[in-house]
Amino acid sequence: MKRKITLKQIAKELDVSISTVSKALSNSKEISEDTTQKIQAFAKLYNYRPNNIALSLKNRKTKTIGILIPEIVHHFFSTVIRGIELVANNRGYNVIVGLSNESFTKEIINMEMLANGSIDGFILSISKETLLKQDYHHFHATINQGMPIVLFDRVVNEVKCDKVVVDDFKGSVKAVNKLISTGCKNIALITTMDYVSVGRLRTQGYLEALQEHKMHADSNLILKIDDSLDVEDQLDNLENEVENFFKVNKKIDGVFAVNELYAVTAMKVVRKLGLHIPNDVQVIGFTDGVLSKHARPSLTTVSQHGQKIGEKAADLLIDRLERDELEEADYIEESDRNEHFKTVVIETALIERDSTK
Amino acid sequence: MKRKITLKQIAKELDVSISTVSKALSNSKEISEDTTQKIQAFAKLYNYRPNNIALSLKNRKTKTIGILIPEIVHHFFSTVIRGIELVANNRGYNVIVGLSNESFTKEIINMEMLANGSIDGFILSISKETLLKQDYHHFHATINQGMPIVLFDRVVNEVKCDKVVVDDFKGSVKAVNKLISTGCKNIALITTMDYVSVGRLRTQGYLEALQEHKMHADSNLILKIDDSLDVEDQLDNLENEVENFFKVNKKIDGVFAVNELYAVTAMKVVRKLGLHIPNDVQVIGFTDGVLSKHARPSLTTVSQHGQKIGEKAADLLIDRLERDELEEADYIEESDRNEHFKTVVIETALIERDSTK
DNA sequence: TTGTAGGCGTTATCAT
DNA sequence: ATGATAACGCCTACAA
Repeated sequence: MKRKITLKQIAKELDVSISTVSKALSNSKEISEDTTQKIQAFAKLYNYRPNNIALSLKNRKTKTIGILIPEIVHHFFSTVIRGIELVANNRGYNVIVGLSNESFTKEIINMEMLANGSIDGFILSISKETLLKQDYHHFHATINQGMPIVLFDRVVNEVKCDKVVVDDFKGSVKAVNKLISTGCKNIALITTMDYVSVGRLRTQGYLEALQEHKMHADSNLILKIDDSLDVEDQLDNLENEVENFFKVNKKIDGVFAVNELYAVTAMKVVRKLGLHIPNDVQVIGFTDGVLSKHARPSLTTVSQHGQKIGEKAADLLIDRLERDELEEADYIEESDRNEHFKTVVIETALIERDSTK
Repeated sequence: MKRKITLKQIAKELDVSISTVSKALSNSKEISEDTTQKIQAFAKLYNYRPNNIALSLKNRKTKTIGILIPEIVHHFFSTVIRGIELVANNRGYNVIVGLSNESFTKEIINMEMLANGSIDGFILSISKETLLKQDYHHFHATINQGMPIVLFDRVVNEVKCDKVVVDDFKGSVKAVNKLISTGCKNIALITTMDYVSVGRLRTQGYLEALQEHKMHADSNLILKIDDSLDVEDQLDNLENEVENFFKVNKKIDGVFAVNELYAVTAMKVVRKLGLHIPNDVQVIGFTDGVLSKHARPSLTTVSQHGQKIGEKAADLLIDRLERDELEEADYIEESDRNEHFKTVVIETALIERDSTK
């Protein structure tokens, strides 16, 4: 078991100086043909690779991106990671992943761990608890230290940084329009509590679509699920809640759910009540996950393009990192670079399957 | 935008030496009460945190674990990551994720990137292409450099390291026994090509269960799917293949599928052919994913406990890392430590749902 | 009680 | 053409 070889060892073996080795390996023309050959051969033989950590320390940058998400066992977040990883790797970056598990404290701890030199910048989606507390000081602190952040999906105006979101509002309008155009008169909305930004926006889209068609928005038809402490075991709970909702509102003939789980649960309940999908009740869900394709009937969804979100977020972050690097040299006014942050909107698409007519 | 503060800067500001600051911050009793107070107050004010990279370089260890998996958009792998992250964080480690995307080359590139100092050890599951090529030199190289590896799920005898697997064989026996005991006479197996170790083991379990019950193993009842280049779009293809299989073998009354997708597809096809589940055909799938719970009827599965696998793998790796550290000091014979590697077997559980009687 | 110096592995600048 | 030195940020054995 021989440890990885270093410049120093090569230098000693070949009886030259460390800097000669370093130069030879980077093909510097300062070094003679002969020694270069010799050194490169030796290095290859021993499979020399420069130590990333030493390079990071020297260059004051790590070439790695920190991802911080609320939960990884979640199709949407997985696809985002895949997108990030894809472009990060292509552009020479690594990816380090932290999970907040929807907890404010864990979010902070994780950020602190990573912010101390391990990464060059963050791509993150805010935990529910943080959104609830509306305490964003850790994001401000990180940004103030000169570490860029890109927020995705669950974003917040208070944090000044680049953002990538899907068109929650328009996507919801699209979905509800579809339900209206196929004859639904009483469209229910199953959503989360308002503090999750995407929940709020999707609710607004729902209301907007109704209004456009001069349909009355009946608050009884809106079910807000409190999943602030959502655990797997709460599945039954969810089903009961949805079932009660449907029993009280028997006239429902269309459902728009802000996520896949709610949509699938609604379908399950509807069937249990002896109704037919899509003839009696049509269902559309936001989020295009695995369940949608394989549900019976397959679920019409508003696709979020998670991978695209990830790719875009990574591009935004790396662009900024490399721009900052240039500007560091050229001494550009801070105000000139920190002011204009982009918010990229990824278009949603309505994927029509069998839960709608 | 003020950069993160360093010991050096604190030292200059307070007009003391760097080492004094360092000692004061670690509460060394070498330093006087007064200066300690002063320094700690200042450090707190400026929110001083030691730079991880510098620590890594100095200590020659990074306190981060490299995870390398074939695919992240996959419930099983996500749960494994969650498990790893859980114990890693508890034990003071970070987690850096690489995706091989089932490609041999990408696996190698990723390993090289990470092995050059970025991490202390690997937890990985081998890509399909690598299994097909049976070329494991990159694993050997990594291990030889003194970087420990823990293999999970898709493991291979040729690589000498700690391993975490589920009891594929026994789990399959359990599943097929269940089918037999509920009256199935012609049990089909839907599996992958043999080079994926888990596929092979699950097939063996299937055969064993049949044999135990003196049932004839009909090779016509075994469908091997070649998913070496499995892409999402091949879904239709899969469905067709399974459909043909069922059309040719009309007597099938039980199905054991080595993964969730195959199981769900089988259910879809069975229904399409006008048969009832579980009355006409019973189905069991290996892997406990999201689909199983929400499928209709819900799918009986052999649960893999992905999170537990991840937790165990992380514990094994960190145990070894910390043991190595001790032994480095005590100069223990290499042979003494490298010889005995553990293979931990996580027990599977049969989760009975509605696709079986 | 405080400070100096060396080293972790690398590269860049400046001698020789 | 080659080598010595400093620096990235931190820690620690050893001096003062």
